[in-house]
Amino acid sequence: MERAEAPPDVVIRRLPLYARSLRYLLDEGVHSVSSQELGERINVTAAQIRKDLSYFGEFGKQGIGYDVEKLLKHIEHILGLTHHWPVVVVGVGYLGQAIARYDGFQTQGLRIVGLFDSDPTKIGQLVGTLPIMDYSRLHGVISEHQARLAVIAVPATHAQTVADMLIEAGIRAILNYAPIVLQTPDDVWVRYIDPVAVMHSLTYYLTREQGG
Amino acid sequence: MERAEAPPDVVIRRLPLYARSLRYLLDEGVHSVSSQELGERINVTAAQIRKDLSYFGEFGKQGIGYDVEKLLKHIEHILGLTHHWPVVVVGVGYLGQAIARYDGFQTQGLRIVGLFDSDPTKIGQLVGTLPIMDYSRLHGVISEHQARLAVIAVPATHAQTVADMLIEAGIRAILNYAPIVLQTPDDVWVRYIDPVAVMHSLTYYLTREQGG
DNA sequence: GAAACCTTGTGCTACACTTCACAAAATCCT
DNA sequence: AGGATTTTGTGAAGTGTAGCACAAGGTTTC
Repeated sequence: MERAEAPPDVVIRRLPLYARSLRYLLDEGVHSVSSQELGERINVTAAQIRKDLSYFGEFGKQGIGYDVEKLLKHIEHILGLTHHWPVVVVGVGYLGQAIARYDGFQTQGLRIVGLFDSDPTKIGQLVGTLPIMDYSRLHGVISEHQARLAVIAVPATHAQTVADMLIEAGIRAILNYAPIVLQTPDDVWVRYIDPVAVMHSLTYYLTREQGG
Repeated sequence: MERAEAPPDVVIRRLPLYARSLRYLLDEGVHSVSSQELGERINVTAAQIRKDLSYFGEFGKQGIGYDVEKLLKHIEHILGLTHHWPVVVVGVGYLGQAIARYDGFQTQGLRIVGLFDSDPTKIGQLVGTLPIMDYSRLHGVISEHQARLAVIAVPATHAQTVADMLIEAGIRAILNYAPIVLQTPDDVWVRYIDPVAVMHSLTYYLTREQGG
């Protein structure tokens, strides 16, 4: 076993995909799965799945494969999904609303505990059951719920300021939808979702396919 | 120069970030930038930027750096952003609407030419200036506009069916927001945006920070 | 105009990740 | 019961990516 070395980040990013696929299998009533079968569903090689899992232990049976439910439980435990994580969302435009209303967030171990916006006309409005709040309440809500996770869905011009506030208030990991790279301390995790950048990487390949 | 080898995909994915940063610099009135300065803005090493660009040519001046406007033009040309790309969006829930209304899409070389949904009660409704259409019109709109790019924002249960229809209709690159891995032919590009998976990779690290 | 300075482009090295391939262990089949 | 079959976990090999470090070429300064 390789427990001595910390698993690389690429491995950590794949674990949620494994977990999701296992959930689908469970819903389908499948009880056992091989790395081969699992891999075909998510376009990952069997060897990679086995190697990834080997960072955390031995979960399979030779000749058989993996017990779907058990492996799922293991991965969820590894990811810390044994309890719900409080999350605050800053920026309640169309995107922020889509996030706040998305079921997948609420049902997969993430509980949105606060919605914030700088627009005074929005304050107090309800999105589902949650009211939109003023930035002045950020610190209070974050410490009350001990939230460490935040989503930024404000315009690029405000994202850095918002990030600074969040970190000041105790946030330690940020999912940033704003099209800008945030400057943050080393002990804060930041991930980006940037659909336009993704689309632009696709236009690169499409350009070449057509003989451009 | 290394033009003989095709640039790796990681490099292609970074190009849009360089482009965006250069646009911001241009807005700020900066005319010249070194790989060092550019790198600090987007948390990439100077060497990596230079190496990435070297796949496509020599755009800088020794002792000086890069002309912001020229380099931006070059990168946009490489990415194929010299014209607007028609895009269809399938699934007009909260997320699809957020995408359709997002300015960044329309202003950065992407033009949404069709919105589609399976819900009969939505058909005909306008999102901005675009009407929501029935799937029966997918093929027509895609060939009329020669669209090759699509965004999938439907529930996971329908995503594969939608992908099949899109590919059948001529789509060659898909940005998929549905939490499922799509099975597609080798000549179709698929990229994923999966906020829940990203959040789950973050909970992994947060779990460990607290001495878990 | 020459010395000091700056920054690119790139060969080379180092590191990281993926895949291969096989012993070990479990089941299936007759 | 034992041989055939399946599939895991993992060292070792292979591949791909990032960073170093420096020659080359340009600018600034006096």
